[in-house]
Amino acid sequence: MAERQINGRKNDPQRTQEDILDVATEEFSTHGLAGARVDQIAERTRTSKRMIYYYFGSKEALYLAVLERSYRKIRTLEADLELANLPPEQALRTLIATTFDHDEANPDFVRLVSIENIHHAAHMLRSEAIRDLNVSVIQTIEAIIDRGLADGTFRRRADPIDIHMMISAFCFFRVSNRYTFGTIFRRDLSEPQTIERHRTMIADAVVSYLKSR
Amino acid sequence: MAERQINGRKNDPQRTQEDILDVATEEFSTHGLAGARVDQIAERTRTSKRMIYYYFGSKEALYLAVLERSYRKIRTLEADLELANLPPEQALRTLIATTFDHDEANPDFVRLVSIENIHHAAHMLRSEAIRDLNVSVIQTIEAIIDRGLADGTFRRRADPIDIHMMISAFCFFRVSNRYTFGTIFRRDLSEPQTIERHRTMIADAVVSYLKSR
DNA sequence: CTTGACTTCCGAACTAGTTAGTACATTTTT
DNA sequence: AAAAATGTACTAACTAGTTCGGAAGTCAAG
Repeated sequence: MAERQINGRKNDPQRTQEDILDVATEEFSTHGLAGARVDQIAERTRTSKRMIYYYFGSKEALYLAVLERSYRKIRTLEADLELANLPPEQALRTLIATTFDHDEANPDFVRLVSIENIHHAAHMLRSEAIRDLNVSVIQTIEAIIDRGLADGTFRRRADPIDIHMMISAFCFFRVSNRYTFGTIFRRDLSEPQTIERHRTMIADAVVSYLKSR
Repeated sequence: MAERQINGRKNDPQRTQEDILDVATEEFSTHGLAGARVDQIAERTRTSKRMIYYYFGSKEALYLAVLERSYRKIRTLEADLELANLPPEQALRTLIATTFDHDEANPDFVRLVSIENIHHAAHMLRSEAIRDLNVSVIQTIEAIIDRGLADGTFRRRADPIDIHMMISAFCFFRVSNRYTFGTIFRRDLSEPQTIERHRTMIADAVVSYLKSR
């Protein structure tokens, strides 16, 4: 399976599809579902519009494929954090930092989720793949809270989904609302200093919330 | 300026424009800038597409008008809270509750901001009206923190913009990500019970953060 | 290892339907 | 009468999706 002739076409369906998805991810995340143009996606691809329809069938189906792919990427990165061995507070801080870093590193994903919300999560609903997700993180948080309450680190029995929401909200908002927030307050949320400050801030806030009563 | 004939056309530019803006707000916030259809907006109006172009010139200009109007509405509602007389913690809790209630009551606004972020706040940048906004809330927060530090209620000297972001993030996310979050965790974020719990939760979290060190 | 038939993969040009925006005439108000 | 406001009908451009033809890979038989 080595290289072929230099000039002729080399069929590589795998790569072609990946290529399309890469470009489509960018286009959808910058222009939205309705705003993205199939022709524009095709042009930026090293293949043609014909291929987009050959492999994905329609614009919406392509969008769904992009969405699923983005979610799948996270699922793999998540998990395997080995938090059970850490003391509760440190485990929680590690989990929060991971969420924070993920959103910071994947603005495309954040934007796609925003777009999906504008569409009332209609496409997500049709995809079982995506629906059965993120549930593990809730169990992780619940376990941490339980351990913290047992050893006296925490004093408040909070709902793990609420805690997850609080963490997500902060991490997500920083990225999703970067532009309007930055414009209004003339603050660049992507400066390293700011990132670092926010990273500890959200962790401190959640920890102090759980410690208080 | 009393009533005119019952059947003939009555010119009412003021009302016509308001009518257009009302419908356009809904359409843009449900379908996005690219997804919204001028024809659809026109149809739902009690006037015609001709009038949309007569008064607003273009689809984008209409979108901008919608955006400015939404922001203006808040500015008026904000302010006048008379927080200076309340003790620091209570002042902060009142401010947070106000932000929370506003976002909860104005999903259209929240969605428009999300949409504007997808477009990198490009339209907002072109509108001075919107840019010079929300700055007052920062001064309000700063004053509360200062008073709290002075009288020993708070122990942490936090950046007021960061605090505002933390509050906004939570309140905004609940509304903006209602659909994806609800789908994944099978939780309806618009239930009265949930709303009430979250309302106190964000306040408790911010307060405990400022009290801790 | 060559042939050829079959399948998979791909390109260029086209189409049918949609959509933002307009021309022109008409009515209402001052 | 002049200006402001409105209705009807149209168009030029765009855009998702398709048609048709053909090249590249596969595999079995000779």
